[in-house]
Amino acid sequence: MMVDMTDTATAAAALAGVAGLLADRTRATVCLALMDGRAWTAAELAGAAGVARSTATEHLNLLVAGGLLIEVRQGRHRYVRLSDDAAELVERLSAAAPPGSPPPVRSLTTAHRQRALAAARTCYDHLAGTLGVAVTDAMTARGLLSWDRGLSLTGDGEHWFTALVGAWPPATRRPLVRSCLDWTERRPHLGGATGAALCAHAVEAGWVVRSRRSRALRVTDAGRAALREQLGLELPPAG
Amino acid sequence: MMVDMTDTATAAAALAGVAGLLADRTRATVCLALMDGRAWTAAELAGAAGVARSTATEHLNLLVAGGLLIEVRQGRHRYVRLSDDAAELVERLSAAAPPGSPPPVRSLTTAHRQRALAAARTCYDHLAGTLGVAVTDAMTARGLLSWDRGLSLTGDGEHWFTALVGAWPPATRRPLVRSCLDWTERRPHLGGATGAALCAHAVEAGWVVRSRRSRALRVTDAGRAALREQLGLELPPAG
DNA sequence: CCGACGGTTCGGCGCCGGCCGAACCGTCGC
DNA sequence: GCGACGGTTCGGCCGGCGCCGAACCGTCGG
Repeated sequence: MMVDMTDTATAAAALAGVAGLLADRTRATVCLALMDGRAWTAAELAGAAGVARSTATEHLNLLVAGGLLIEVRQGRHRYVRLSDDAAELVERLSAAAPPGSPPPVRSLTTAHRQRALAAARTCYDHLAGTLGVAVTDAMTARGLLSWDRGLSLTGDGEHWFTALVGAWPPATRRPLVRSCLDWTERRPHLGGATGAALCAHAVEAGWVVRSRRSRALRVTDAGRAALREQLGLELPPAG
Repeated sequence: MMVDMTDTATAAAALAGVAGLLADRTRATVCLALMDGRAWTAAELAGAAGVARSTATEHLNLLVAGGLLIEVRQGRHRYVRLSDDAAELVERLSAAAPPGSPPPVRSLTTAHRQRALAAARTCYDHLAGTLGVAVTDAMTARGLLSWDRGLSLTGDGEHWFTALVGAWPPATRRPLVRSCLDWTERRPHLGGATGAALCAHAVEAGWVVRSRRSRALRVTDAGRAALREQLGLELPPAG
């Protein structure tokens, strides 16, 4: 009986603990934002929730420790995404909210597959999302990128790049090419100075247009044509 | 965009609100106790959670208002049971608790069907649970109880009762028979002075034995035989 | 009528948790 | 080397929430 008491006590504590992670407006806002399936930085989430960066840090620590969020540090950024378990929990709890009508809680069939904004976006200053990965794959397939001993441009790649962009990226301490993990695709895409220059060229040449309110990009018809010509890359029509 | 902000804000508040209901140790203990599928009184839950009755009242108010608990007032008692939605939520949240090994969280396939202790028990001072309902049904089938104009004993019922128990219940203001809703069976069983006397007889005659730590009853072999003889009631063997 | 008892209300207390700003650290890109 | 920037740590403030006990209400049963 003493054993039973202890067990139910710890079970209650565990239950209250998990529920407590979502029992705060700020943390709930963070999890709801992450329901889009993407990985966000701490500062982005702080902005979305309307709190100071330091406050966001504390909340993220709790959510990560509780297993609801999965984090990956990349450079000076802390990326965080919703775990699959957490996504389901958030969905069920939202559905159980009695207020009923007011918020037509966005129910995403297993949220982590939601790709609305994930199709094409910028990652800092280079192409990311399905577009970024597709471009990187196409460059690899054409022998423009080499993955031996880390990512690098091949000779063909250097020729292709200068022919396309015109100028070589200025010599700085920033590496020319860098492999950057994409957190919706879970695969690497092209970063570094070359990636940044390529992205800038895509914008200037009208291949893509930036969204005013997010990192999302929209591929134009001209962009689709250019990518087909340059890289043999076939993108599906606008969606 | 302002609309969108507002929506996600209310959605976050709703999510945090539901989670907050389970984010307290006492409320979590209450819900875990209710996972046995039975309806408990406020005082029982206060005892189970180790808090004052007044505190339990406040928690029950919150849980009922949030739709997690369903309450029914009966006389001076406040019965409360877990809603089906809440049972599922509790189960999922418990499963998501990271501690992992310590508590082997009792996962009951859709908890509200759990009948472990529900088979036979007392309700205040009369028989309840499947046993109470079965006895009531058998008495009705034999013409001992009438449901016209409220529940009452028939002439045959009065004869049967005096022959069995020997003495008629003392004349008090307490009604002789009363229909009492059973919250595991969701059907009425026999209460009132007659029900109490019948229960007392069942205990004295050794038909059932009381549990020391709960309201549970165990039907003896002798009790099974007596019920078969008296009411033609066939109970399944001991479980 | 009465006493017993389950439940509720209310005032008050103490603690914990969310928030911020300031200082600090590490990485980035020049 | 430097400045810019994302993130973290720390101290401190504040509000809210969970708790209790005492008083009270309604029902029950004699």
